[in-house]
Amino acid sequence: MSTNTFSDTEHQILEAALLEFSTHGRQGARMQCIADRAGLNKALIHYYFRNKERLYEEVFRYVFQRYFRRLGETLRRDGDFPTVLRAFINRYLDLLNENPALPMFLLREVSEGAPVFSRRISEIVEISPDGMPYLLLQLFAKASSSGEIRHTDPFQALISIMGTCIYFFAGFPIFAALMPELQDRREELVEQRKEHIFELVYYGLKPRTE
Amino acid sequence: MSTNTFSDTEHQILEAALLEFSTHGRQGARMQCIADRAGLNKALIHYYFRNKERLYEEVFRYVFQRYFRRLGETLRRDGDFPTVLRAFINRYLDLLNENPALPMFLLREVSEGAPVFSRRISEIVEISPDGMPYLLLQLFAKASSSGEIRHTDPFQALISIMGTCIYFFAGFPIFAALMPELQDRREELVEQRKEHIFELVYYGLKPRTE
DNA sequence: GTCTATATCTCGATAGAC
DNA sequence: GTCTATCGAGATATAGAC
Repeated sequence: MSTNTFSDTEHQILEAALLEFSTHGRQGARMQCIADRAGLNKALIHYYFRNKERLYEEVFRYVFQRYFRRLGETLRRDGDFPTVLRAFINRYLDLLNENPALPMFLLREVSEGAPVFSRRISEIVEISPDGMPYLLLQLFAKASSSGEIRHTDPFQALISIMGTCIYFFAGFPIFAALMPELQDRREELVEQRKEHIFELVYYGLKPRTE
Repeated sequence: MSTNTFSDTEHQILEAALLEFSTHGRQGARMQCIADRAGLNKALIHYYFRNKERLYEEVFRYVFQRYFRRLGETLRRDGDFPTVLRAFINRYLDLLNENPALPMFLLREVSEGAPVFSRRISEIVEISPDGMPYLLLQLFAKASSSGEIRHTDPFQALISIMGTCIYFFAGFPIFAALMPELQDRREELVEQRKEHIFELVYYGLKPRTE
C-alpha cells in the first residue's frame, strides 16, 4: 500500500502507467498499452497491483508525494523574499519541464472530483504548516505584512504563480498547434520564462510610489 | 455537420455531453450517463449524432467556437492598453466562471494530442490576424514597442495572463480540498481576482525607473 | 515471478416496435 | 422521433502452466 520501496519491475510498471494515465486519463488508459510500454504482459500488472484502480492510485501517490516534497524544499531554505521566490519558480519550472505530463495528470484527477487525491491527501501533501501550500502562502503573507509587497491576498498570489508556471506546459500544445514555429523554441522559452515570471510576480506585487 | 441550428433535443444532448466529457474525458464519458443527464435514452443520441466520436466533435466545436469568439470580442474594442487589458481579463474570468468545466475540456483534448482541435481548428479559432490569439499577442507587442510596457516576449505575456485566469478554476478544487473555508469565498475570490490579475500583469510589465 | 490462454463484463451501437 | 431489447467488440481480470 504505502510502502515506497518498489522492485525494478514495479518501477517499470509505475513509469509506464504514469505516461499512459496522463495522456489517456484513468478510464482511457489501457492495461495492454501499459504492459507493452513496460515490456511485459498484462497479467503481471495484476499480479503486482491487483487491478487498474489500485494501479492508478499507487501511481498517483508515488508521483505526487515526490512532486510536492521537491516543491516544498525550496521554501524551507533561508533567504529574503525575492531569493526564495526565484528559487521556487526555477524549481517548479524545472520539475514541470522534466515531466510535462504531470500537470495534466493532476488536473484530470481534480476535474473528476479528485477522489484519490482527497482520499490520500495526507500522504501526498504536507498538511502541516511546514508543508508546501502553507509555506508558499506564508511567504506572501510575510512579505505582505512587512511591506515588501503591497497588501495582497496570499491565496490569489499562490494561484497566480502556480498558474503561470503550469499553464506554459499544459497549454503549450494549443499554441504550438496554432504557431508551429514555437515547437523549436520550447527549451529557450522555458528558460526565458523563469525570468519573466519572477519579474511579473515580484514587480507586479511590489508597492507603488505613485 | 457545421450547422449551428440545433433542435431542443439536440441542445439537451449537447449540454449533457459537455458536462460528461469535461468531467470524464472522451473515453471516460459514458453514453448512458449522457442520456440519463439529458433525460432520454442512448438510442436517441445515436439517432442524432451517429456515434460517440461525432458527438464529441460536435460538442467540442459547438462550445469552443462561441468561447473563442466571445473572448476575441473584447480585443476588438477601442481603448488604451490598460482598458483593453482589463476588459479581456474581466470577460475571460466571467466566461470561465459561467462554465468552469471548459478549461478542462480543452486541456484534456490537447493532452490527447488535440486531434479534433487540430482537424477543425479553422472553424474554432480565427486564425486570421483579426482572431483571438493574434489580437492578444498584438496587444502586448504594440504596448511593448510603444514603451507602455517594458520589452517583453508577447507569447510569454499571453501564457501568463491566460494561465493565471484558467488556473483559478482548474486548480480551485485542489485548494478547496486543502482549505475547506475557501469553498464559501469562491464568488468573492473571483471578483477579487479580476483586480489582482490586472494589477499583476499591468504593473508587472510596466517599465521601471530604478 | 512471468507467461499464454481464456473467462467475464462493460459499453457503444443496432434492430425493430410504436 | 422515441423507446426497449439485444448484439458484439474490446477491455479487465483470472486460471493455470512453467
